Amino acid sequence: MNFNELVKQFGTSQNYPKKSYVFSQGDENKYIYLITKGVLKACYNAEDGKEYIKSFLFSGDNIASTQALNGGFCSFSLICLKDTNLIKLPYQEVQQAAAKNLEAANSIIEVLMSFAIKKEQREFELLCLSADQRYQNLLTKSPDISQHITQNDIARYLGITPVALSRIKHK
Amino acid sequence: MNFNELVKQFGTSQNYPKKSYVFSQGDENKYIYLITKGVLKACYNAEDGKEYIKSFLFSGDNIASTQALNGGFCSFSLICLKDTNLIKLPYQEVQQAAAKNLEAANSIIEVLMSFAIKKEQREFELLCLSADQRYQNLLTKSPDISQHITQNDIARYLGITPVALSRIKHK
DNA sequence: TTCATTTTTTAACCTAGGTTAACGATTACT
DNA sequence: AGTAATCGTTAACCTAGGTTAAAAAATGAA
Repeated sequence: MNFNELVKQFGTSQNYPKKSYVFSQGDENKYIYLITKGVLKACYNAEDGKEYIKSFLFSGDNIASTQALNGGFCSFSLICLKDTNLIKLPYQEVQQAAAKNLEAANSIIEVLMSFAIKKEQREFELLCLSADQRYQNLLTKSPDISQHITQNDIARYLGITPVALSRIKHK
Repeated sequence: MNFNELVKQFGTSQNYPKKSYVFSQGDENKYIYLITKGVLKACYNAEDGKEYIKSFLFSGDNIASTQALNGGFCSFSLICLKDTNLIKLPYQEVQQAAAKNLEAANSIIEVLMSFAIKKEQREFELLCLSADQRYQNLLTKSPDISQHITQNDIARYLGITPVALSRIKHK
């Protein structure tokens, strides 16, 4: 029982139109989502009314609010930027599978480990790099990002305003 | 075989004097470290010669470079701020235990999950909060931090210069 | 205690990026 | 095609935080 088999057995496919919310900041939501089609953004809506983008999700990626999985509330919202198809996997089933089945547990370790590596890299970039360097990095890693994502959203992912990103590009 | 038992069976205790390095950025290092005594900082040495602090570690915390565990190099250095005692746990043993033993695998899932939650919070703070807000947050979460950590290091953890932190405090 | 080192504060000046607003350029909708 | 909405750019102005340097305070070692 590896992760793919878990998904097949317990996952349910669901379509979301562009602009729809998969979940909202503050919700309870104990699901892991696997993107099979479309583009999404995971974003924080700060108290000052501003939006900050945690990450973009593409086909093949997976996402969940770790805080919500562990009894808390979603710390961010998940919004479709294009028409999207997701597989929704109840975390409870995953936990039960991990508790009973060695292969399942190890495939979850793998998923968590690759998540940890991604988050470490993001932390590094936010802590150590300038906005300009973060932008160059993003372009290197995802050269075609601007075909899917607006510049406004890219700016909010980099932690700057759209105006500032426009200036960086001009330079 | 839970995590504590793993530590007892495969871990080796080791003392490090103040200012010593447990590992350096760029090293290979496939160990998980558990802090039993002391205080450490995990920090990046950027190309521009500046130091940025990823996290502080206290008794009871654990740390490893996830990138180094997975065949890469340490993306940061681990330095003792006080005389420190660590338990050094070979990741290979942990992996083998997880591959064979259900309880071990699940206790590792737990460790990774709490790590993921911490990293998500840090990402949120770096992306969405101002330096001032990050400082207030830190004081709330660790009111006695300045008894263990210099203001210079706190500033480098917040992502600002010591001068800027002094100004924020004065305000 | 004394001397040396490190830490913290303060000041003056500079720069990256935020804010607001206006104006085209796109895109989406009917 | 025509209208509305969103997106990207530019400009003018402002602010948080960086830089450098010097002095004061705290810490550590002999």
